[in-house]
Amino acid sequence: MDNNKEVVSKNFIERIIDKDLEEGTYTKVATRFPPEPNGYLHIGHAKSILLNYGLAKKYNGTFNLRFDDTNPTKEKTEFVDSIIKDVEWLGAHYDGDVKFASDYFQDMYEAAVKLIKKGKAYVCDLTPEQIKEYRGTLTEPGQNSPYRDRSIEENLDLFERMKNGEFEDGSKVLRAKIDMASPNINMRDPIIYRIARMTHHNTGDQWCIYPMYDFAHPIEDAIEHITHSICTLEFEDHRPLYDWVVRELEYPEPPKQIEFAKLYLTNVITGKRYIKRLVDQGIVDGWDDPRLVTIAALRRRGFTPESLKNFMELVGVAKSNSSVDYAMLEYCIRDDLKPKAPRVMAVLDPIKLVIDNYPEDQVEYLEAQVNMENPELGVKQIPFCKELWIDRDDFMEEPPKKYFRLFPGNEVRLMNAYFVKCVGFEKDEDGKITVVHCTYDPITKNGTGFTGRKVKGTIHWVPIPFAKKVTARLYENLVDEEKGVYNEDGSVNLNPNSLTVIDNCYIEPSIEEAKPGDSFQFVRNGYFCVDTKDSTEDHLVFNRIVSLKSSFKLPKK
RNA sequence: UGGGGUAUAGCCAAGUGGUAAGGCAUCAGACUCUGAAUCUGACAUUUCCUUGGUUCGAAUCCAAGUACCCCAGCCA
Repeated sequence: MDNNKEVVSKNFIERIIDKDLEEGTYTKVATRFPPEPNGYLHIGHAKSILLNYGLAKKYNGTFNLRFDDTNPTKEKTEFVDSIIKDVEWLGAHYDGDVKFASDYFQDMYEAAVKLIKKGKAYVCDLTPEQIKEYRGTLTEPGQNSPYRDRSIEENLDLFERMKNGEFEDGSKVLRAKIDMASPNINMRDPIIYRIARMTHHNTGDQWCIYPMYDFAHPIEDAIEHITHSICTLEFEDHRPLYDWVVRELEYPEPPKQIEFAKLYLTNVITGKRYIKRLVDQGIVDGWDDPRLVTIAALRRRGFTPESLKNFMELVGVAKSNSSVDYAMLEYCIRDDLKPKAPRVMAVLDPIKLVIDNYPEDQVEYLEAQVNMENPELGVKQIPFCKELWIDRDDFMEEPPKKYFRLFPGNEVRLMNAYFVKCVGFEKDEDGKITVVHCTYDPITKNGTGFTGRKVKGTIHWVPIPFAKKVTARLYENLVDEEKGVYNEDGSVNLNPNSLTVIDNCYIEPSIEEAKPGDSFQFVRNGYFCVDTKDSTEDHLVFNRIVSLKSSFKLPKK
């Protein structure tokens, strides 16, 4: 199918891998996705997951899912579960079991002992405030800790007693002995172990000392024989420390860290703390509110894993901070759903259309394709009768130029049915259109091959007696596009129209068997997904995933 | 002169000394039983952040600048 797919140029990471393979630095590729289980995953994580998984797949390598759970104060099993679910939903198949950094605590402890024995680590008694002072500033070097030159024996003893719980939380730390004058602050004798009496979600109360990220992460990678440890840009400064750890610990074939730019989307709130705030303040309806870009929300809204995968490929991987236009994501989901989603007629803002010359009690069933672009989806029968719902904007009393739809005297096609000609309309006392009257021409029936004349417009409709009433939710940007995403104080500029709920939406009866999670294209209105949370057996709630593009704009008055 | 990064179109992004890929968006036209989709075309050439330099030739190399991002958690 895709055999004429163009050759996509390689990204910089693939180039690095090619070189490593060619030079024999590594003989295979092993990647991993290492989230801390402290929250829900969002679209930015999806980039990392798909990148790491994609590279493993491309190079016939392996891909691990590993929880970086070295700080029990923030981590919860709840998040472990949701992360596993999201990774699997994205279709990133991890090799072997789910891994936990906490499963390696013993190895890390032994690694720390090894550093002490090499004279490369020491126990420091400075208080947090003192450590900060001794660290210096961005422009001034730090000073050596007075505990820096303790003997190896003393360090060994102290560290063991730290492990045994003989000291208060925070009273001592283990530090790597590197260089307090380094221009890179991460190298100024970084803390590698701290004391914290916390119950860990995985290891319980087995440990009261926990390794720090900078020490733990390279060890985790090395233990799992990861080759390319891919992380985001803000860790570039940590790379020298990463390399120091794997070097001092003398791992054969040590992993290497590679950094790439995070994904940002225009007019979208990424960033856990902002999302958390919206959830906590009840501004959104939970972590999976369809206006959010958490993976749970995207799934609920109706995005498909394929669309996200394709999106990430289009976006690419590079090292410059950038913000991708949300329109690109919309394009991807439309493109994916185009052949998959059944196309149904739906009326979001109904007005009545009466076909004056159609027999009062007659009902006929018209055959229509489920998806015109994909015959494999088959055909359906749609009932047709005298009274129909049509969309309010498909009729105008006084049409502007180039308006192709219904107006007095104009003929249009009712999709899948007949040509109808507008012969009149009714208004209420406010001047609002209530009913449009038409006549139909029987010889123009769908499927008869009628070519006698053509019409410019085709409108969609729903038979009133058979229409299924549902709720449709339309989403706009959560943030105010004009004002930008964030205020100076860090608050979010919310768009008050981010959610519109339409309760009297009518759909053709062919959606009878629709189940939560199913997606449809509502003709001319966009792609909708049956909500998995709020739909009930006798009432469906649809989330609009994305609207269709429209090149027709009513002239402004 | 703290260190580390990044600058190519409205937005992403290739390009690694041989004369600026591709996608999204936008605009025009064709077609159309969705004003969608599809198709065709347009869209960086006093041009690749700026200014100098090297070269037959520079987005690519050199020099000096400029702008933006990240770093001083016992977070990851």
